[in-house]
Amino acid sequence: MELATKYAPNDVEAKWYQYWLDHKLFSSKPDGREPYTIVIPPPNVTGVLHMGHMLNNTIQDILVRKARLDGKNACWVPGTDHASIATEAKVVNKLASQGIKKRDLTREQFLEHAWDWTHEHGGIILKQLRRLGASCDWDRTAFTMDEARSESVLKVFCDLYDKGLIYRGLRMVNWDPKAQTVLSTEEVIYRDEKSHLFHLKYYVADQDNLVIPENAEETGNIIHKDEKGYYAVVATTRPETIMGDTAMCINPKDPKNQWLRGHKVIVPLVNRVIPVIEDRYVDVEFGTGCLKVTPAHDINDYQLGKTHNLETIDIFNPDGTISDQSTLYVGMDRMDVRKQISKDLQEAGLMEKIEDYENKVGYSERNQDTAVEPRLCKQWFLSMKHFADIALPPVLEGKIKFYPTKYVTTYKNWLENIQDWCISRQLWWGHRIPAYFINGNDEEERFVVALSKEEALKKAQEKYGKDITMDMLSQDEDALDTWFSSWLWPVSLFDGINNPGNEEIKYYYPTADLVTGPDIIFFWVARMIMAGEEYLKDVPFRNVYFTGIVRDEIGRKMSKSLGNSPDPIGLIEKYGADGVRMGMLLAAPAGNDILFKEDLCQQGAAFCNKIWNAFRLVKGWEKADIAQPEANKKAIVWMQATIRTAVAEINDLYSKYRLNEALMTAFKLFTDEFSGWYLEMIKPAYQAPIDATTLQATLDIFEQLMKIIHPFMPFITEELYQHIAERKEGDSIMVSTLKLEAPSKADAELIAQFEHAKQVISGVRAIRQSKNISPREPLKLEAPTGVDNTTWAETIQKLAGLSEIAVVEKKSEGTQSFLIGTEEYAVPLGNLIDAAAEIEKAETEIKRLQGFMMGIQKKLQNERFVQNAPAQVVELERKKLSDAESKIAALQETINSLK
RNA sequence: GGGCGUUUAGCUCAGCUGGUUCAGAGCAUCUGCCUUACAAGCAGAGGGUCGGCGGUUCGAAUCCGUCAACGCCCACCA
Repeated sequence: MELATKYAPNDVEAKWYQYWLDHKLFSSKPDGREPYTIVIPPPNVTGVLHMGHMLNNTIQDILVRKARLDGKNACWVPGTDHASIATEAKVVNKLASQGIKKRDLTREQFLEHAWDWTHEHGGIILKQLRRLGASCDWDRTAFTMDEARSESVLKVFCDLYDKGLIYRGLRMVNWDPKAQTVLSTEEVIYRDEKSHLFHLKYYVADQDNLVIPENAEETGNIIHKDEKGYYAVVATTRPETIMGDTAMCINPKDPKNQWLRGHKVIVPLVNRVIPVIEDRYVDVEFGTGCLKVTPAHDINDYQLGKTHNLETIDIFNPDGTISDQSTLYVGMDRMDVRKQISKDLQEAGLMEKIEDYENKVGYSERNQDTAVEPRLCKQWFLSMKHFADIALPPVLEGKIKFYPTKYVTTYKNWLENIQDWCISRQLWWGHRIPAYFINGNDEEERFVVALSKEEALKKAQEKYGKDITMDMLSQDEDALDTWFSSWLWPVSLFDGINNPGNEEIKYYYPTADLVTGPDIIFFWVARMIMAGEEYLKDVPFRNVYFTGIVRDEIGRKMSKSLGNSPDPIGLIEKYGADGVRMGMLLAAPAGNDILFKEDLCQQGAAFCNKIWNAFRLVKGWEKADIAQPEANKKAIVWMQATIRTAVAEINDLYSKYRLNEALMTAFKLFTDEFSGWYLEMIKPAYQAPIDATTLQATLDIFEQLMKIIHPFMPFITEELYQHIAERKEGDSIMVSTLKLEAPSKADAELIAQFEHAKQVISGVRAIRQSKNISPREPLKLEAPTGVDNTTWAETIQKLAGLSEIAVVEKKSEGTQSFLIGTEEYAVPLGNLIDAAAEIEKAETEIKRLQGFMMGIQKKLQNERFVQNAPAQVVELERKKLSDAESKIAALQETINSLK
């Protein structure tokens, strides 16, 4: 078959992916082999592939394909996540664009729209992964809201409720006013923001009772007074919350504010009279030491409110507008109120001053333009203490290994300071909470938790009496946090909840490796460990490889708004999936962020072309029934030793997840050792045939190389694997294995020996280069005595273009020489030698060596060095010294002969 | 405010428990080659006081201290 001069990836990739699918080569079933399992971090079902996915899935695919070559039963389970809050937001937006409001729809109607949206956009990302070459077992594709997964989620909820780990409670939670749902603490991200610190005047209500002692100022009191009377100054970043103020708080030890003790103040504009309370919580140093207390809208104020029995006034509606609990600004948005109230306060003379200020504002992880509002409401929580206790040991004891290890500290810190997990969301898209209220969600809060309404009725009757009827039951409207389903992923994918102890869960669990980003270490990784330990009493995975973040070449995060994120599919079309995979990986040192440059894909594509052309060369040789030259025999033995050595190194790098280095090692093995040296060694003269033995050995070597490269570049390696020999239908590099012996001592010796030969060849080439001598012009080489100059002589002659290698006692006149260690090799060049230049070069080198020797001599003269350093080290220094001496002697001789 | 990490060639990174010329790799750069597999190539070359300072040691890129810059995570200071 004729091979094109240039490798064209697109056709090849489509062809082989289909072939793999047709022959079910990604499919895995439990058998006698060692399992190797990866579960995909499920991407958002309606998402599209971005560079982060590319990196993450390339790495997973490499690991999976490598496991197959190692003879393991590899199973990579794909799937998607329903991403409740993100998907619901998309659906709401889409409906809004059609003029439909969510609250005008029933739950069922809304879910119908959501499913339509899911079916329309769902799975695009999985199709895109195929372009990348991802070898997932597609028959296993799961969805966090499919039947088996949903059932698992609900069962787990009921189970944990029965165990007393899930409870319902009134708490200060994080509220996303846009999505109108609560968020867990992990879903809030804090950003530094330039804002203002407003200093507001709170006039003392009981001015008449205010008696200021004469020495008040001397004892440190700071008293504010104007024509309207005495007032306190409160610094706040959120003046719009004053409508919810129910106290002002000072530190009892604060000398500045002693004069306010026991009095009452008036909330500006609002004109509500509130008490001055005292609590050591207040920081004396901050602002004026006076804190306004808004129990409904600040977690700390809430605590103060509880301690001091304060009234709670919730001034916000769920959508962030002002509620009718407030007397002012009702119906206005909180952000607009902030601007307006600032103005109004100033006009009313109630603003002491406004300072610039920088503080942290919490935003919703999913709606990053929406500031989160602390809000008091009743939600479902998962008590985390127990889970922290079971999830910490496996990681600390190394049953689960993190790469890089630094994340162990992060993990530990989080678990040791864990807060209960708010698992309910005021959303419809998700798993509906299996709790049933009796007579609606009334004051009494009577409810039962059950898998079905029928079961709920039974439980309710047991708990609250026989007179409870089906009609009285109503299921909780809320859905569960998305992560409450993803945390079961490694278990639920093998149906370990619904069908405990089944064959698959026993075989595939625990999974081998998890590849994910460090940004979801708490959301997902930690919680999977909890669920795994809780339900299978075993870790969900053995290793977690945390990838970096994909950034652009100047280190910025890739984002839509910056427009610096390349389209992955576009890249694949341009460079081929193999090229892009290599490009990604080259930039991905283990555990670091990757700075992605499109050039890197070019490098990957170039490597494909290199492989392609090397194969064209081999395939173009004509086989002949002739004796195998000795030199070829040696070359083969050397190449095999080199491969064994490289593979050992590559395997070691795999075990450390240093995949970029493994790829680089494979790349150098192919480009330098195989193409640059081996092929040149055995390459027959122009149009001459090659002996059959060498050809076959070369094809075998080529096949091994394809297997080594296959995990990184699956497509081209499959293409060439199929060309190397006649293959049966269904055969594939994917079902082949690669098992090599460990490199031996003899291999190392052989390699070292040939390294020496390489140096001789390079030495001659360098002379050619400097003298501008064509590679085709034969040269003679004079080699020193006392070294092995015969083993590789034939190869050296061929690759250096030598007519002969003469072993000489003393080099002849008019040569240019080079040193390998202390051995001097010389090429007679006659009148081509520029004596003056050569002498100068030699003299410079002598000077350098003399300096080098001085340093060593100084060391050796230092008694403490000679006494304290190990004998070996001292010996080495002596050898360095004598080597330098003989080098100088050789150079001196060169100079003399040139003169 | 607490914790973690990083700093080595123009760029991205290796350099394990201090001692093999240890200062490396890939890319980029420069020079020369259209050598019959590949110019997406080949051959050759240049390039770093290992962030600063101090210490331990016979010996430090490597260990300790300190400072600086950058990055990340956590934390309820209005």
